[in-house]
Amino acid sequence: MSIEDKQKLQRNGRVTIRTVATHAGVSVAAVSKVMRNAYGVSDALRARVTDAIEALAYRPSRAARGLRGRSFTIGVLLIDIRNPFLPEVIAGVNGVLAPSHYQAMIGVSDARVQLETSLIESMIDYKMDGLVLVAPRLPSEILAKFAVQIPIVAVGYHDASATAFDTVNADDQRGAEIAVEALLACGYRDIEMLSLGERQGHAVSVVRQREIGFRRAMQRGGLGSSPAIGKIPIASPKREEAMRKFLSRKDRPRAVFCWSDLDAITLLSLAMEMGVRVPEDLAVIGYDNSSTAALGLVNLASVDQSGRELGQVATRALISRIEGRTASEHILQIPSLVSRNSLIRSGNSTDR
Amino acid sequence: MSIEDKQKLQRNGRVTIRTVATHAGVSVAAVSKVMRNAYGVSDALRARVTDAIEALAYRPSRAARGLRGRSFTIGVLLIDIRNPFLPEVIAGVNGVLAPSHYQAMIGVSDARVQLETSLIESMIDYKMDGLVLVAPRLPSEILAKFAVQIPIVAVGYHDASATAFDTVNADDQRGAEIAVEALLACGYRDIEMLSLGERQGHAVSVVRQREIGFRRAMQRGGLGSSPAIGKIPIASPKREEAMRKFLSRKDRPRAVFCWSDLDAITLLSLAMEMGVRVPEDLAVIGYDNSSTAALGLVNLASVDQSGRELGQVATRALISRIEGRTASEHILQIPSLVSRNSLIRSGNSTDR
DNA sequence: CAACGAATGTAGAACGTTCTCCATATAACG
DNA sequence: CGTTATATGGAGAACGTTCTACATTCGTTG
Repeated sequence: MSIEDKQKLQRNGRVTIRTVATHAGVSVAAVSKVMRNAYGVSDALRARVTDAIEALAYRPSRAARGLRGRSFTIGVLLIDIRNPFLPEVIAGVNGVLAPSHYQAMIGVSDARVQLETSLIESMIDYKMDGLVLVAPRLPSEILAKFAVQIPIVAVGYHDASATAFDTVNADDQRGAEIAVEALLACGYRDIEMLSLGERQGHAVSVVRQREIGFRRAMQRGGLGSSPAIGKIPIASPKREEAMRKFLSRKDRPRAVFCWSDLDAITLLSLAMEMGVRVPEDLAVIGYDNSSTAALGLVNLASVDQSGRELGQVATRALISRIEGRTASEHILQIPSLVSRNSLIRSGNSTDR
Repeated sequence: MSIEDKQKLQRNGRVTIRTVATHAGVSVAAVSKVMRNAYGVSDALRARVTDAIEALAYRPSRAARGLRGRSFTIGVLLIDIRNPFLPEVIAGVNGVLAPSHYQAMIGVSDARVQLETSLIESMIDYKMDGLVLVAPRLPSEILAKFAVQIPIVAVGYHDASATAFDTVNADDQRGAEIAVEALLACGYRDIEMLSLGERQGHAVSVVRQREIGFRRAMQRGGLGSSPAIGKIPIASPKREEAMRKFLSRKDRPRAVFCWSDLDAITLLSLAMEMGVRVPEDLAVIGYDNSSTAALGLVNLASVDQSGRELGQVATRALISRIEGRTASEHILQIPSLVSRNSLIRSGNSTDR
C-alpha cells in the first residue's frame, strides 16, 4: 500500500487528495469532507487534515472538481472590453468574490452573438458554478435555456418578466429622465438624444430603455409627442461622420443627451474641432460617468450608474442563487446625475 | 448493453462522448480520436462520427478534458483592467484565437501578488493549455517555477534571460528614447520624466525599462548624467497632489515624458485647471497611444506600442510552445511616436 | 504462400475529485 | 442490559474525457 503510493507520487509530482489522505492517515473521503466542510467531521479529524493540507500545500484540481461537483468559479461574460464602464462592473464582482472561496473567470464576446454563445457553453462545460452576463446580446428565450443548466444573473439586460434568471440594472429609463430633467432645469427646450445605430441593441438593452425614458421625460416636459432621436453607428469612420453631420446641422438642437460617455466624449472632441462651443452653443450630457468624463479637460456632465455597485449586487444575487434560491429577482438601482461644465458653465471653474 | 446505455441517457440529459459513440455505432475511443484529429482515422469513420456529433449537438466537457489531456483553453492574466492599454492586448489575443479551436479565459489580478498567484494556480488547476501573463508582478524565479507546469508567455515583462518561458515586449527602452529624441528635435532641453511611484514596478517591468531608456537618451543628448525622474503615486488623491506639486514648481521643466497616457492625460487636465499652457509652457509626451490621447480635446503626443500586436504575437508564441517548442523566445517590437499638439502646436489644428 | 508492416479500430485504465451508501463506535433511553 | 438514535469515518462508484496497449484487417514483398 505504502509502496504503491510512493510510486504514484513519483510518477507525477502533483499533490492530490490522496497524498493528503495518506499523509494525514485518513481516507480520501474524509479529506473531501473537510474541504467542502460537509457534515460529519470531528474537530480532531479536521485538524489533522488541515495540517496535512498546509504541510503539502495542497490545492484541489478545479478540473476534477468540476467533473463531479462544484468548481467554485463563476464566469463573467463581457460584451466588450473597451467600454470603460465594463471594467467597473468587473471590479465590483471581484470585490465581492475576493473574501469568498469563489474566483471569477472572464470571457469577452466582442459583441458577437456566435462567440457569446460559445463562451457561455464553454463556461457551462467547465462546470462553473454560475454566470454573470454583462449586457448580453442573446434573446431572452436562449438565456432562459442556458439558465436551466447554470445559475445566471444578467446585468444591463432589462427583462423583469424573466423567471429563469435574475437581472440587475440601473434604472435606465429613470437615468434618461434625470438627464432630460437636468437639461430642462437649465432652461434648454431644444433637446435631442443621440443613441446607438439601428441594428445594435435589442428591446431589452439599456440603450432602448434610455430611449424610452428620454421620450417620456420629453413628453412630460411638454416637448412634443415624438422627440428626435439620432442614431450613431458604432464603428469608425461612420461614427465620426454621423457626429460631424449632427454638429453642422443648421437646425442643430441646443442640448443633446448621449446614450454613453463613449459617444459624448467623441462628440465633445469633434465640437471643439469644429468650433462649436460647449455648453454655450451645445449642452451635452453623457451616460456612465466614466473617469474620462471627470477629467478637467473633458468636463462632461454624465448620468452615474455605478458599475461597481451593479457588479457587487449581481455577484451577491448569483451567490444566493447558487446556494439554492430559485425564485427570480429583478433589481433596479437608481442612477444620479453628476453635473459638470458641459451642462452649464460653473462659476468656479477656469475658463478654457 | 444497449439497455444500460439508454438508462444512462435518461438519468442525465447530457450528451457525452458515449452518446455520440453509440449513435455513430463506433467506440468511445474512436470518437475521441476524431475530436482530437489524432492519427489512425479513416475518412468513413470520421464522416460517421462528425455526423453524429452534428446531429446530437455534442460539446465535449472541458472539465473532463482537462482532467486527462488538453482543455483547449488559454488563460490570460491582466494586472489591471482599468488601464486602457490592456484591453488592446486582449483584442489581439482574441483575434488570433478566434479562428482556432482555442478560447481565452481572463483573470484580473488587480496588481495584488496574492491574487495573481492564486489565479495562475487556478488556471493550472483548470488544466488550461497555456498562459499569457500581461505585466505580471511576480519575480522571475516564481514564474519559472510555474512555467514548469504550464507553457507561459509574459507580455510587458523584460527578462530576456528567462529560459523557462517566453517574453513579448515592445522595446520600452527604445520607446523612451524615441520620446526624448522627439522632444530634443523640438528644441526642448529642460526635460524630466514622470514615472511610477517607488514601490510599483520591479526591475523587469516596463516602467523601469522606460526609465533606463530615458536616462540613456538624455545622456546621449548631453543633458547631464542623472536626469530628473519624478515618481507619481498610483492611487488618488496622492497622485493628483504629486502632479499639482510638479506643475507648480518654480523650476518646472519645459517638457515632460510620462510613463503612461494614464498619467499624461491627468497631467494635461490639471495643467489646464492650473493655467499651465500645453505645449507653450509645458510639452507632454505620454505612452501607449490610447484612444483618449487621440481625442481632439486631449491631443496628447504618445509613444505607440500597439497592444493589439503584442497580444497577437504573444498568442502565436504561446500556441507554438503548446505545440512542442521548448527553446525560449524573447520578442521585441519597435514602438513609434504619434505626434500631437501636446508636443508642439501643429499648424493646421484649430486653436483651443 | 508465408511473413511482415502499415493502417485502422477498440478495450480499459487512468485523471482527481464528489457523494451516496455503509460500518462502526458511542451515547441515550427505557 | 438491550435497543435505538446519533455522530463519525470509510469504500467505492460515478463524472466524461484521453491515451496506451492491443487486436484486427489488408496490402505488399520475398
